[in-house]
Amino acid sequence: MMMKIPTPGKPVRGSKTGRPIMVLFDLLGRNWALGVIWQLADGPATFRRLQEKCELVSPTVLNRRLKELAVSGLVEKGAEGYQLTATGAELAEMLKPLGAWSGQWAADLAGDTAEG
Amino acid sequence: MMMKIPTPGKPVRGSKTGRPIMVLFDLLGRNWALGVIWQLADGPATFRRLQEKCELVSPTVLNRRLKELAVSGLVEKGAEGYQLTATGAELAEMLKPLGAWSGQWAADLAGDTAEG
DNA sequence: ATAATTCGCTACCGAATGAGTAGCAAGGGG
DNA sequence: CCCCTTGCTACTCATTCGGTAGCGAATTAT
Repeated sequence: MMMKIPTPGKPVRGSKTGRPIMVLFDLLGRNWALGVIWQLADGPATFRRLQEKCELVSPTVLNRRLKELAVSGLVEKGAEGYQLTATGAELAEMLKPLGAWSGQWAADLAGDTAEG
Repeated sequence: MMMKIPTPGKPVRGSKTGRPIMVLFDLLGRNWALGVIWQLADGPATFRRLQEKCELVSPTVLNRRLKELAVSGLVEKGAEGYQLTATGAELAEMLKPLGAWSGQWAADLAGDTAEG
């Protein structure tokens, strides 16, 4: 089972330098990585519950993302299932503004295409 | 040439509901999408210049990302090459904190694994 | 004017990643 | 014991990625 997981300081998919920001972007730039963090910001969730919250993402992908996020220290397993670590919660906090922003973005985009 | 580009309001790769935040995450959850936005935050860049800034990402991928970001209204072509739109700049602004944070994250992670 | 270089971009192909279904081992309840 | 839920892996097939090669247009050099 080949599992390349982005780690700061060494080359990763798409980043030969290992610059932290690029490693982070590589980690987050995978399907459902951001979504999982977003959903876990609501609180801990079991595997299957998380699957439901992520629009029934396949267990394969969910499990891969969870493993990656775990070794990256953003997610951990607790009594109530998967949850964000303190570090992961910090990250989630920084993503919060995207929620409102995306709504506006979607509205603008819909308006533009409707008018164009 | 099949090019599925995330659009708010309709199902996309990984999101059946089309919720704006999920569409955004789908768009950003692609290789180098975040990286391109990050680099363009420094200012406009030509195609090849941008390629260099993104650690020599292949033109195929760069072009794909640019097209997606363009129809999503985050990037546009100007006199000086590619640049962020006003909307794109807003997004980039929200990503800024990740720069400093990722440095700390990388340091913590290195410390943990070194001790472990 | 011609040659050489640079630039933006596309075609192509092997390799990795994705989604999706099926299903198994472990634990709890009746 | 049987049945259900839970966490997760195996397998298959479609999509996407990464990289090289290279084309037409513009720019620079001679």
